[in-house]
Amino acid sequence: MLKRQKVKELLDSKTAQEKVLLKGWVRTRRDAKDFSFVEINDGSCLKNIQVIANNNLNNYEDVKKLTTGSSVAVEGALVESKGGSQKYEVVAESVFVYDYADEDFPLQKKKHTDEYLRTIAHLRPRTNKYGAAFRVRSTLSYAIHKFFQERGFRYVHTPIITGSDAEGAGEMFRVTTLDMENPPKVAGKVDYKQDFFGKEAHLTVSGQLNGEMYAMGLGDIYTFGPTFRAENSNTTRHAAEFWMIEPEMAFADIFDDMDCAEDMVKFITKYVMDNCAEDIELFAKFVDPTLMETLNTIVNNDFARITYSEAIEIMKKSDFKFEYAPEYGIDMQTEHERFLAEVHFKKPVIVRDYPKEIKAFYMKLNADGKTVAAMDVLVPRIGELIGGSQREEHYDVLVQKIKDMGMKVEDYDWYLDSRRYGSVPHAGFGLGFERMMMLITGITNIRDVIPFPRTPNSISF
RNA sequence: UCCGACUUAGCUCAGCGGUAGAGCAAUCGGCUGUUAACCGAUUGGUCGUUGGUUCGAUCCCAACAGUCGGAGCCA
Repeated sequence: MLKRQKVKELLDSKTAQEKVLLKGWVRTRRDAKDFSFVEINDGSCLKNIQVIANNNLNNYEDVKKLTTGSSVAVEGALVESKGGSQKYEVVAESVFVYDYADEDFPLQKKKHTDEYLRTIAHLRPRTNKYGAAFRVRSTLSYAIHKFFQERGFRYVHTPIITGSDAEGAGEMFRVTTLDMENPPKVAGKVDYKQDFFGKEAHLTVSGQLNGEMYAMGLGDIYTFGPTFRAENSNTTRHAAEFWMIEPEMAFADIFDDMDCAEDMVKFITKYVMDNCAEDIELFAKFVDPTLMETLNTIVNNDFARITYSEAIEIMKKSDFKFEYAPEYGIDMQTEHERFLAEVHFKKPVIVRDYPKEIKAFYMKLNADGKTVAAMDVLVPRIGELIGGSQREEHYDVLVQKIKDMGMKVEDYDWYLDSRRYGSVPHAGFGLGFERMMMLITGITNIRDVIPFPRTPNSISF
């Protein structure tokens, strides 16, 4: 029996072939006098393959009814094309129609807006742009695993349901099996002792605290999984469900952390450029004309490295008109981050040593007593791509920081154990996977780099 | 959550105080090794919802809803 070949294999074929079998979806059909051109795409690559269906086919009438979106199997000869736009085409000996797409198939042979395609997110992978985006998403995921695995990092699956209200990284989604209409109550309050886990449970906002524990056993680890934030944020850069990569390295300081982050961003960018060249080309052509320049800048240059106070000084000295004046002690605004990466350095920048007041409790207090060993990687257009830090490894300092920030020490009992039993310096960071996707494709809305995005008031599909 | 813009045919949009138009799509026909093919015809809309102003509202006003953009939160 004839083995099916993907469109990519056929177009990459070294020679013409007498007999091939291909399967896919019709992108467009053009009728000529005695035959039809049918363009088939199967998702294996951006390009379609052109099929010549002559009117001597016994079901030629069926071929002439093929609409955009219909599914077919074609047997025939792979021959060099007489037309100019493609190397090969397939002259059909038989065309089997799996299914006709109804005439109200919403994808037309024209450009659709991203807003419209979002309303048909279940069908948009059949378009050129979204096909390319999600091929890139797959390759980018692989590149991340490849980067860490090749460097001896272990992949840790941290829990998605969590009982700790730990990190304070944002509002959390509650997980419960209680009857919401009529929950059990004690003294007027919901009695979570009767809930599934016997206490309150939520979807994770970060795997970091769990990841740190595994770094204390396995050495270097990384997590790569879904993360959830119940924040009511309506921006092009936030989703309620997104994927995060969180490496954690034992015996590492903030400089090791920055090196790792920079190496990783460069590696995965290069990997996608090399392995999704055709798809990236589409984005450079139709989505962001400056994309190639941006990607080359990332791959070919050292990232700028400055401290938070230096960043504030740079911004104060510039005559750039900020909506919010940069001031030491306040967290950087989106416009500040973008100024540094886009306007001042024109390449990725790593800012470190932030005032302790504006950063999380687990970050290591620097010798000055005022700043913490935190670092953010800022990139053009996106702003913050990565946030990381060296962790506070001293038990007493960490306990004091927990108290200072008004949190309960007993909630962090298990976490504090790591500082009691063989504590070591360690560091890690979090990379928002979708933000990396946006950086690498030039797509400006996070909703367009997630197959089925979840944002406030939006959970169709 | 705050600020702003938008909401007219399946899609992208134009329009105007006197109840609507184009391109594309779809359907039918024609022509052609075409390639977002081309040419012709046809079909297709209670102009987001509710209220108000007016002789009369798709158009002006208000509220609400939805979408988009910016901000905050962050990844």
